Amino acid sequence: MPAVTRTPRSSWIEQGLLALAAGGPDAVRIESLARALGVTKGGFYGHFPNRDALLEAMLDTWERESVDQVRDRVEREGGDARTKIRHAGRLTFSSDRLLPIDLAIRDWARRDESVAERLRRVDNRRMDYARELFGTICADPDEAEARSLLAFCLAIGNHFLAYHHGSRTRTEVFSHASDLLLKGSPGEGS
Amino acid sequence: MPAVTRTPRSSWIEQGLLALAAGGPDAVRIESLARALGVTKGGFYGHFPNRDALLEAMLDTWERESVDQVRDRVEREGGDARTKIRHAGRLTFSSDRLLPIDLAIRDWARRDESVAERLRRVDNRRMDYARELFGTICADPDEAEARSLLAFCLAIGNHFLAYHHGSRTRTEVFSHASDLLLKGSPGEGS
DNA sequence: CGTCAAATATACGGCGCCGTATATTTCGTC
DNA sequence: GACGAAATATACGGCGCCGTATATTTGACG
Repeated sequence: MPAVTRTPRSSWIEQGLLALAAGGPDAVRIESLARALGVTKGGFYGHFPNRDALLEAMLDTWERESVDQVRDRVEREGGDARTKIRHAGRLTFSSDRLLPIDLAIRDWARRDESVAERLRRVDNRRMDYARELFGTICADPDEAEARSLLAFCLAIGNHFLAYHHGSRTRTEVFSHASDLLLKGSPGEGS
Repeated sequence: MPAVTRTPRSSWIEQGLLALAAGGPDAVRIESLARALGVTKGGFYGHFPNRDALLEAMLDTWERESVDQVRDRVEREGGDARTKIRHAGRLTFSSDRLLPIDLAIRDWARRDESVAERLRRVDNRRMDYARELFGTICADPDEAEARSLLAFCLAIGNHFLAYHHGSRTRTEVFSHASDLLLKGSPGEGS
């Protein structure tokens, strides 16, 4: 009985995430997504009651991708704690897809409590994992917690900084900083 | 000859910065600022040719406040390198006024190259200062650079994270992390 | 191959904003 | 206290967006 769905729900969500990554939540405009998809907004209201529903669905998608999928992939590849930390960090914060979305949501969360709550959920789940891994590197649990915070801040803050490092590259300094965080506690050797 | 200026340029800039801090650059709307100021937009176009000019002026103000004024105050108060680092960090990233503006501009810079250039200038000037101070704490210049990066990421990233630390407070963990960064190099003692 | 409902397009009214053009108020000056 | 210029208000046309109402296309099914 139906005419095949030419622009399914998922296309709107996907295009919405692209717009979010590129221009923040204010850039997620139904008519502008429609133009990008080469259709009119006619079909949109068949999939979503309104713009807010799209934003919710976008956050659902992001949450699933950026926690469950990352964790699955890291565990499937295996390795020791250091390897897993680096791997999870790379999947989450070096991905051309996830990273810009993550950063946009992080800023968005500062202004919207419901987004903040989701971000809290996501970050908590990520940190439970990171804490567990750092616990195997560093005996003092307080220091493990501090290192986890530093690692997370480094992964994120890194993308919000603009300064130059003189003769060094950002990558070099970043890598040196990661080493500092991942080495054994003072006195334990590396 | 003139009728006294009731809503000077600076009021528009100030209100603009408030809007920026609260809602990002897209929230800086001339008519909405006018409402907040209890006037109409009539006078706006006497001070600025258009909205972009206001945004530029806002960035000028921010740049002056967040580098020159902070540096002046830190140097005037004095103290050793650790004290100065903590003081500058507090002035810049614990200020109810500067912090939200800083964070908003940081996100904005990811999408607007001219804003990014300003941010680069500001961050470079801040980091020249931080690098110099970390240089007195830590002998290896590569490690000083890495610690500076970590400190900066911690100061900023801290405000973009949402997760909980179990029994500890964020402040405790933050403070522990700062201590890790500010202690002497391994082998030098604390 | 016509039917019918789902998917999409089109058309509409409303709102908030931009920037301009034009009135009106305000206050130093004479 | 009337004048004139600066500051501000008011009024306007235009644009892009939202959400709804209505037409049109599409394709699985009988």
